[in-house]
Amino acid sequence: MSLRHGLLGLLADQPGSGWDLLKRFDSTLAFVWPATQSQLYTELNRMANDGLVEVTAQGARNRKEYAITPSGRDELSHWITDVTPERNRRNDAVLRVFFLWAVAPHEARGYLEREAEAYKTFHELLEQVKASTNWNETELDRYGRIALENGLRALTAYEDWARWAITQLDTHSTR
Amino acid sequence: MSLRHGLLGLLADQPGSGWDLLKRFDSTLAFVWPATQSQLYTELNRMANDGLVEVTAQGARNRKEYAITPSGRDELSHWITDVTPERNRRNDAVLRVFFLWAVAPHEARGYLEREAEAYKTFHELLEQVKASTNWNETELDRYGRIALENGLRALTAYEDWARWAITQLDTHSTR
DNA sequence: CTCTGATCTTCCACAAGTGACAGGTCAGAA
DNA sequence: TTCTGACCTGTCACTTGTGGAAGATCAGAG
Repeated sequence: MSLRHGLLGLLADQPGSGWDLLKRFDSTLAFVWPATQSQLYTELNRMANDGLVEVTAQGARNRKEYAITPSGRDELSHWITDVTPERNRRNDAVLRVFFLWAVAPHEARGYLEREAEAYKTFHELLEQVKASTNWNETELDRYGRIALENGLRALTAYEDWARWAITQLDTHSTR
Repeated sequence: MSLRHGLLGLLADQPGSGWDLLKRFDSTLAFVWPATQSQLYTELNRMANDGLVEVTAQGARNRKEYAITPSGRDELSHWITDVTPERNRRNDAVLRVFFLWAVAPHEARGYLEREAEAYKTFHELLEQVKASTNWNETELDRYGRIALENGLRALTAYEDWARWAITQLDTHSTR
């Protein structure tokens, strides 16, 4: 139910329509919790049904503006303080590493090099986001900065790891 | 389809029954790709259907021993070298960080402290695995060691980040 | 004024993940 | 010998995620 709480958080910061939330979502939360457009709209309807949000205005083009309800705020803080994170750790990139012995040595090396590159590229992307954002506009921005730092540090660690892994392959094959 | 390839990898290392694979799976791959027992058995049947594995022996207690087929090996190396990882990044722990402003300061701080602790505990668990395993038995072990190192480094980074985040909260609230 | 592109929502089919139940057999301990 | 626990597989209901189609309205460019 993390999508639900992601949306609640966005609405706690500021009301908005589905479309609106989709944009905000993609530029921030999607980095740690991707979701599709269809999921988002369905979830909003369900949340309205459950009384966590309410439609405060109907605009042009069938636009519905959603706002969080008190019950929604309760649910949000409950989720933060009482629900222990699931710590999802699915990682198909590292999963492949278990099986690198199944391909030719140069393929294995190539894989890790591409990994290192990918981490680097993504790291640079985040650096760019970091540089081009005003981190003091809203509370959400301020805490978004902290979340971003998590990504930066994780990616640094991952890139270092990939480079280290390459040296491991090399020393293993030459001994 | 990563579960499928995880199982292919295990079978490429050594044949085994579903039960067997479940055990091996839980002690290794599950760290980066959790799966339930029901998923595993269903997937094995599907893979047999698709000709990636075959039943090589039927033992007692309805036990079926699976082995990887040449077609399965092809699929495995194809997946490793040609399919770019999806880089799943779902992380409901970091997602909560975006919304820490929505709870009382001491709750926010408490959350990050619990996070730091959790990372530390998990890190210690991995250290234990590292110490208690013979990393030279099979190829899978050898590469498992490399994958484990990824976890160790990531968790170090995460713990450091959580501690840093706490200092950010503190400086922010006192300025 | 027409056309294009951006805004905005809903619905659907399918795949994958979760959790639980249901069933059966064998080895060895009491 | 009976019982317990380990072994072993299968199915079902439900939720979540993925991807795409469909349809409508509005703003502004040409």
